[in-house]
Amino acid sequence: MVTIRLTNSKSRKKEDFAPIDPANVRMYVCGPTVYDRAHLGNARPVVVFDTLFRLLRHVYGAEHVTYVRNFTDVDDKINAEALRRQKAGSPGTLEELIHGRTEETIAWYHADMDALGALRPTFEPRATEFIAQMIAMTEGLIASGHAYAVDGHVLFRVRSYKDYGKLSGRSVDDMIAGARVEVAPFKEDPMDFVLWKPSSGQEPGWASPWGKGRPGWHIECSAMAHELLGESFDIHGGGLDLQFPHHENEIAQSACAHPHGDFAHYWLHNEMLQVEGKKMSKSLGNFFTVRDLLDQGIPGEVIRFVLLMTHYRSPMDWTAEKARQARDTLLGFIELTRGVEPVDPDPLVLEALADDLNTPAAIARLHALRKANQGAALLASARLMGLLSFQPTVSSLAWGQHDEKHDQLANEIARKWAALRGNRDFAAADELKNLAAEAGVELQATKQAVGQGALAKLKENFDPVKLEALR
RNA sequence: GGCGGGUUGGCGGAGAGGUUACGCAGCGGAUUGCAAAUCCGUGAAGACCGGUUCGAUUCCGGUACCCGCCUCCA
Repeated sequence: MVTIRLTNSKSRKKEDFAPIDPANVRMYVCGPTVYDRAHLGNARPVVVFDTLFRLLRHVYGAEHVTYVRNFTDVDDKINAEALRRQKAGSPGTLEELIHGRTEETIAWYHADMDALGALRPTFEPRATEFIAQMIAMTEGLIASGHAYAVDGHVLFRVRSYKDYGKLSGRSVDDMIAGARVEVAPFKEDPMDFVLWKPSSGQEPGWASPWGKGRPGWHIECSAMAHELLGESFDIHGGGLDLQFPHHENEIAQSACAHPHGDFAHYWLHNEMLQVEGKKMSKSLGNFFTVRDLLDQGIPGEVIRFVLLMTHYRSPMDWTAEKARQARDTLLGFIELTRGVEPVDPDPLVLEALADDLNTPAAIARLHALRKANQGAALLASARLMGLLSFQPTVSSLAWGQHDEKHDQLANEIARKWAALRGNRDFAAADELKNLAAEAGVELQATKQAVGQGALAKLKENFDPVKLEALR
């Protein structure tokens, strides 16, 4: 069996991966807060951990891997959006508007991540479905002296957990020294964080021993991970920005609530994403969602490929040039693998992925397979990485709008063009070629018999009406 | 201020203490009605300064610059 090696943030070292139970490998990844469309930065961990999920399924068997990714559907931003809608005149109670907003966002999220070729996790729990477990866990933490209730708030006593700060390499004293922590008057210690907080007025809330309120963000993940994966599980993933405080707090809560378990054995963090060399932000005007890119005609597969071109632990930059390169590369792969039946993935691709998910090295190997004309191995290897799962019937550049009818039409024109060239009627051939170009179809001569000596490529912006007219 | 990460050829981007990364672009050639595509070949790197070593881009120290987190943004 292949040995997977992963860089564990806990030890800051690359370690051999040894699951607690090879018959049930368990992974938890922090999912989105569902208040709006997922932006490109959200897509990176999704694609990274999807690739890991696929690798684990390949190595341990698809039915022996459990992957949990939550939806945080309790949040101020969701409430704010619902309130905004109510003020704008939307019908329904605030609660209904909140529910509507989260349902809508989850549907968007699924559609967008599906487009990136990400498999659905085994479980996608919603925070609101596990409130009882969060309350129970919070009660337990109070009983064991790790938390305290004040004025409807429950706070975790950070000083009660000696290893606090270990994951992110911070000491509590250092943090307080340079801190800009706002100290609420009811806190015993500035570092203490909220497990439960009161809900005021219309805000969504649940009955609890401390009055109507809602859970703190960190306890959500701890409770859901415990409920679905147990006291100890294998991998916990997320973006590097979550390492502190979110993951640190998760560890503290879970370790104190379940002293016999040891929570996650391997912590994985993906680096952040930039756009054209700068942090993606609304103020810089370089903020965009996955849906924006899909709507521009960039296939989800191309977005996925770009994300995999950089190792997950390096910061990565999204550029239009990379998208162009990724598209051209994938087209080359598609041409070689069309009509081919996949065999086993290439051992060197597997080896690269097993080496701390070295996707750039895996892609380099994909290039080598293409060069060696190993279409079957290329297809299988690409699919292991979540690529080439769908194949256009012609070398269509228009992944998004591609359809059978226009592919057929493009092929027909290619044959016509090949026939004219065969008759050495170059004036007519050139004219057809120019007309085709205007319709958004690029005609190319080929040596192979594909399209009988010619290949038609549908561009992203092809014009169906003009194409039809070429018949 | 505290903590962490990074700096590789024109661009993107890996691994390895000594042997070709790879891709894109460039250049040369083959092929071609013209193109495109394809194929073959090819130049090009390791922020800076020291140290360890027979030998460092790879290890250690320092400097500069960049980035992230410390604020419920992945």
